[in-house]
Amino acid sequence: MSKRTSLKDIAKELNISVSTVSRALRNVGEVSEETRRKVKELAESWKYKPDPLALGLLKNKTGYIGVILPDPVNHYFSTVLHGMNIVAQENGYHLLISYSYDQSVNEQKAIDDFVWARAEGLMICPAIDTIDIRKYQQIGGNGIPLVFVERDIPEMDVPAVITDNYKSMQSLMEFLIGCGYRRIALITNLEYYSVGRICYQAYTDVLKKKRIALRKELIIHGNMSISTSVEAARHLLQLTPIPDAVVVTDDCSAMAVMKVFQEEGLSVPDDIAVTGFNDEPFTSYISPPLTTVSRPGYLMGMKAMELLIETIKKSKSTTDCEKIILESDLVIRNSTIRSPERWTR
Amino acid sequence: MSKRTSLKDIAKELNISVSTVSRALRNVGEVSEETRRKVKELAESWKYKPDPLALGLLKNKTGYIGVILPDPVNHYFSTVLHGMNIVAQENGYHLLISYSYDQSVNEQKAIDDFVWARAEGLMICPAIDTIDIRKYQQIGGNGIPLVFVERDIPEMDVPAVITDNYKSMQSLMEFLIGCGYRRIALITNLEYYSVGRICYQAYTDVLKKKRIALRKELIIHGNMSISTSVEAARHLLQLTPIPDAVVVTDDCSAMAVMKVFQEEGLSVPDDIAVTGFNDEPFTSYISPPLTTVSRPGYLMGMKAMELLIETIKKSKSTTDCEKIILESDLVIRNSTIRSPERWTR
DNA sequence: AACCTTACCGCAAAGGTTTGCGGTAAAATT
DNA sequence: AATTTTACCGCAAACCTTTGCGGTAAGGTT
Repeated sequence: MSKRTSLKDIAKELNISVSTVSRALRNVGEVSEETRRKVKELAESWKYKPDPLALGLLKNKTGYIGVILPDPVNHYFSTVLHGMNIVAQENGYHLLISYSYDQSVNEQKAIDDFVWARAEGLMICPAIDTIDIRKYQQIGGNGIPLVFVERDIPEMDVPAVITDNYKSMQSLMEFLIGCGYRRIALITNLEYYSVGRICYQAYTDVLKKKRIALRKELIIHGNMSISTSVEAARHLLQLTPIPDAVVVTDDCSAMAVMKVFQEEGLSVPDDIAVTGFNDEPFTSYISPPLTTVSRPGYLMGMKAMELLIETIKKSKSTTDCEKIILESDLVIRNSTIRSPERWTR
Repeated sequence: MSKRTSLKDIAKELNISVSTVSRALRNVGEVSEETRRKVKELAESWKYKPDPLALGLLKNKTGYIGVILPDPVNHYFSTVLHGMNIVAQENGYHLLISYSYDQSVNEQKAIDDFVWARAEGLMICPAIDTIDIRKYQQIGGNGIPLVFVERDIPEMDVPAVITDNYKSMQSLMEFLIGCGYRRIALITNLEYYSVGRICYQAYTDVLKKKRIALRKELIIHGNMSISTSVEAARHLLQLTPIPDAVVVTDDCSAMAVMKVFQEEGLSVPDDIAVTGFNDEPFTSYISPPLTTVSRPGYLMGMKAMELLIETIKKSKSTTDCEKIILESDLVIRNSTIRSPERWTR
């Protein structure tokens, strides 16, 4: 049960004052060479390190960055966290982590706790059901830098790092239409702060541009869990005619949807095409390989953390309010490549 | 930039001492009803909350639990983290997280930092290359409870929550042999603190028991990355005859291995069977669905956190040293179910 | 001999909380 | 009227560090 050694311990041992020890160790103030040497030697051998709590109290700095993500069990968010962790570690910060499980109430609690614990910065992916936006302002009010990641709230003056989901979805839709697909269904999360919301926008915009009628029955809102997506897929099969393509804004759900179709005896993509979102590792391994949108989660986490730490360091909360938009790529695989002769059916 | 309100602020406003305010708020000591009421009202309206840093300094408690995992981008570890988070949250603890990336040096750094930051407990999945075990003892030396998760170090007197990997691997091997497979290859991580090490043990033990010769060329060590596993798979195809089954101790790698075989024109499982480990969600969706071992990551995280918090609360570091072993299940799917007539080939 | 530099070093406050102990007034007792 | 009790409350230390300011010697200057 080795007690931690404090300045006081060293001071007592050397019969000098605490302040002298402090100055000696930090090479500031006027301390004789003799004393400085002795202090440093003793500190070394006793493995003195300043107490982070005392330092935090004094300087109002803790070295902690609070991270709030919607879900721990999500490959994409994991890559984001990975990127954040690498950069934080490089800069000597530690990560306090909390998960909102996409519920605003949890997020609010985490924010309060982190602010109160003097986190030096907050990195948040807003919960999908967020309606009260003031909580984010309150953070700024406490002088704590905040960065949004993955989900932005445009009307807020907060830096954010996101991907160009609108553009990606646009490309995807144009690609599908270019292939010849016309009855394109959409399974997505329509809640406001969600990838799905933006995808929905792009979906309708492209259809309009291409003069394809928007059919409500082809749009299904879901929370992107496997079970609800399976249900959605079954629902789509009730329609006559069934869709010729289904865009799902999540890889896992897309995988499950595809399986429903296959179990019903349909061929993907010859009877019905399917696409996903995120390009998770398995997508190229399932059968058929999934057409999806590859997004740079790792890079996003890094960029966001760099932005946050930069803001912390210049500590001006300068409200530059950079909104960094990273590019994502359409990855075309066999789940949408229909053999030409099958178009005649 | 709203300043946080302290006891001093309330005391000054009410013209009483700080200690009285403190006592009034905590319902201890002797304070007149009148004063207590006024203090509480003001504290309420000024939203007073005790400062965690000051409290930490005083009580040597921070409400933080340090978690060190090998890898953020791993579905299984994510489910473990999820379990830990749920229980920690319920008990009012916050999670400080760090990733070793399976390198002991990172782990050591994280341990030092967390201990120094007065984390109240540590939850560690030891880095795979751990050789110096003293670092864990040092934690106990500082009076901080420690729990191992997912990977145990049996010779250490530290509580641990793990799964019965030996038994699972035993079942898997016996199942395969029962099916008729005889040239069973193994792609695994043979480093000491790894699932793979234990699987290797079970592998050899079962072969011995079943009087099947152990062939060195069928055992390939790898770090369970997709690229090295692909390489391993290619290597296995050089052998004559090729194995009739390949056990891979990771689902992602198994998926990649399977793809190599299929691209080489082999049928899984008719030409060669493949199995994985962990039962990640995609395993039932790939083609053929993967036989694998389902492990309760979420439960493991919960149990481990419960154990840790319990130890913290009784604060005796009683060295009960419980080693909790959770059961896992063999999940048999088509990647090992060979049609009877194919056994004749 | 009286004064000023110089070179060190310590005090105390600040950051915020808890807590043992001592103190003071009013009320109760003898 | 003198003493004890009761009911409150404040001081100061403790946890640990930094830092402005004041203080004390020794040595040098006039």
